[in-house]
Amino acid sequence: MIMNEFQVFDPLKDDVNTVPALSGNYIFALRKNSRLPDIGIPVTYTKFRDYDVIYVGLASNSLKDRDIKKHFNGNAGGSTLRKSLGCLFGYNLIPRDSHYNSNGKTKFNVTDESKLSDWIKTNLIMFYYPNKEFDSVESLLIQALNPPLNLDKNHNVINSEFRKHLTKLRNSKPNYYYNNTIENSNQNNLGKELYVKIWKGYLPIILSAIKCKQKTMTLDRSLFESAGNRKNSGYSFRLDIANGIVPRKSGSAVARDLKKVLDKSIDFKTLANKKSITISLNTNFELIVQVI
DNA sequence: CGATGATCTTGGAGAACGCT
DNA sequence: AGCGTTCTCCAAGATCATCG
Repeated sequence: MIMNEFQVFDPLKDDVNTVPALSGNYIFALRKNSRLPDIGIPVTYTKFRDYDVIYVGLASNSLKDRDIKKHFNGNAGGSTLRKSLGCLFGYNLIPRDSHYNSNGKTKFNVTDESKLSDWIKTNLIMFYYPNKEFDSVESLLIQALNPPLNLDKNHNVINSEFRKHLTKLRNSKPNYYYNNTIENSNQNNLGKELYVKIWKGYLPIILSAIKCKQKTMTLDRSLFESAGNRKNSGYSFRLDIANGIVPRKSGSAVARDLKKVLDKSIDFKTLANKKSITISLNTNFELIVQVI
């Protein structure tokens, strides 16, 4: 069983260099007699080797370098764990750097970050497991351990109220000088163009549909569903293309990946020149191509 | 060259929108 | 009103840049 593979790392005793610079997963838990700051909402913990788990994560490159060190020392702008803990402590978020308006990243002041580092060292203990299947292992860990500080991918009913409140705390805007528009702060991460391959396969048909001016075709939904997981948000989109310029749809990975394929196709550029083309995919996986 | 810091990217959830 | 579509926001790093 996977759970047996984890090694312990005690920040008070162990050298960071004992953690390998390999990909893998890690678990943060409270030491005995330690507890998370009380925000008035009870938290239910799941134990891992008799310790209450608070957070699990993955390191796709190096457990030691990028991720662990960031959690124990960096700042909240690079560590989800630090940011969540600081918010629970009631520290004020401030812009992480001069690009706050575009990246939306936040951290705490030097004093608070330092207090946080001390608290983490004395109250938390970590377990790590170097492996290559970190994505699926992470899902397993979240399911099995229901860590209260894991917000993404955590749909457990237990602690949902706590997580909702934590999300709110994390999203409180810095009240400093940055009250001028905080729009377009699209910062985020992960992923590998899940749908590009599929669209490459469909490109010839799409091109011929454009030549026909109007065509509807049903795509293989299983291709999309096995590539990504959009059970709730769906796969549908609509792209209005003018003069070969394909708009970027920030909310739809499916549409974004089609844009990538179209943008790379010289044949498409030639065909789309001086035309208005609409490509849409509905929930029945019918791809509708229209040329005006 | 490794550590640290700054910037960029992706997929997903759910709210808002808008058509019939 | 209902439901499909689009928009907005967010989690969680990945990657690029810089510094000692």
